[in-house]
Amino acid sequence: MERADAARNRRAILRAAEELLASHEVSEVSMDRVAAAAGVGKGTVFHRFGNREGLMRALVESRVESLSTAISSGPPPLGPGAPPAARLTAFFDAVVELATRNVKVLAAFEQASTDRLSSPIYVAWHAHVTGLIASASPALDASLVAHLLLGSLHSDLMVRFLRTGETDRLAAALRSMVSTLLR
Amino acid sequence: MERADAARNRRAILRAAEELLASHEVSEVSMDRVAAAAGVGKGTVFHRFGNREGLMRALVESRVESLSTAISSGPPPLGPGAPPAARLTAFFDAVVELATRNVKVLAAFEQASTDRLSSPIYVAWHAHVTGLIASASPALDASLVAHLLLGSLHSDLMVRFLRTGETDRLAAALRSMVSTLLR
DNA sequence: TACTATATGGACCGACGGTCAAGTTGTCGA
DNA sequence: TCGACAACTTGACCGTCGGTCCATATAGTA
Repeated sequence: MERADAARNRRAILRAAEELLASHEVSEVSMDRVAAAAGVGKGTVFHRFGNREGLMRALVESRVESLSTAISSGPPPLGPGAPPAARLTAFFDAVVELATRNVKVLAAFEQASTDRLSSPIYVAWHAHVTGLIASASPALDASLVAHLLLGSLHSDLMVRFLRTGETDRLAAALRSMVSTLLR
Repeated sequence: MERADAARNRRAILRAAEELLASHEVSEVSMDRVAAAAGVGKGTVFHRFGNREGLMRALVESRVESLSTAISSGPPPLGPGAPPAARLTAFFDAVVELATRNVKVLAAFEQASTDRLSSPIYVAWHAHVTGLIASASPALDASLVAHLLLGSLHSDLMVRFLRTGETDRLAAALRSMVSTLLR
């Protein structure tokens, strides 16, 4: 078990990191700064999260939690029950919206990550999308198409569309691509 | 004009960087190492290329040159003259092959780059693909679909498929997606 | 040959991610 | 209630990185 003070510090560190990311460029949010903002020694941050990638992953995971449960056990069309095509569009709508609200966190994670394709979240999402594509349109190389579609969540692209306020356009194009591909 | 000794050093630096990237992990190829391998002072490297991103961009550009001219003025189907769909598949075939042979260089550039979507090469390729999609299938959001398709060249994905020797599979899936989308 | 714009090299800089040994504190069984 | 021990905290410290700077050297020119 994690001691009470340890848990308190974990929360303080996550909150500090979020706030710093919200108000500064990703490259300006160093581990030292996070520690200082959390009112904690640098060593504590590394003790809790291992390294920069671990901290950023924890941040992403906390932002993504509710979507994950909605997918696996929530009501349709996001959750199980709806036809694959409907679940797919619902998923991409939700995920674009989520990414829009958390570009900075996403970017920080991508940048710190040595292999984002192996992160638990990416793996889970990829499996989800692959399964839906495969069952809706068996002729496609589902896994590969899933990689391509998930590529739209790259922080690079998100940042670009967010800057010009065109994130709806991204969602719309994704919808139309999904329906075209599955037809 | 660039002085003769300067030109010689430029070539030596580019060659050293290529060799180091071929034989080491991207993260192990520091600017110091490149300078040492080129038999040149560190200051010279920065004087020639500005910063790490500049060096890596120069490297990418040198590897990409022949494809660029083949696209703008070579014979069909890569060059002008063929129908858009054919040019598109030819382009992606060529670009996947190119990326396959240069993953390390690509990865190093991506990692060093602050905004890869603004790099001259990406901009040119994106414009090319956008134009072809728009003329083949006006109903699509051409620019956005182009971003998505070009996402397949991300070093992350390339590395993964290269490791398992499945780079043909990537090319094949890309071909089939292009034809499905343009239908 | 003499002059100058250009190029060179490596000591130096601040910042970064990460480590660690020494001190502190929550927790829990007696 | 009170030790005792494991878990936790801390910040000085480390090696490395990208990048700067300027005294020195040299290619090109007239």
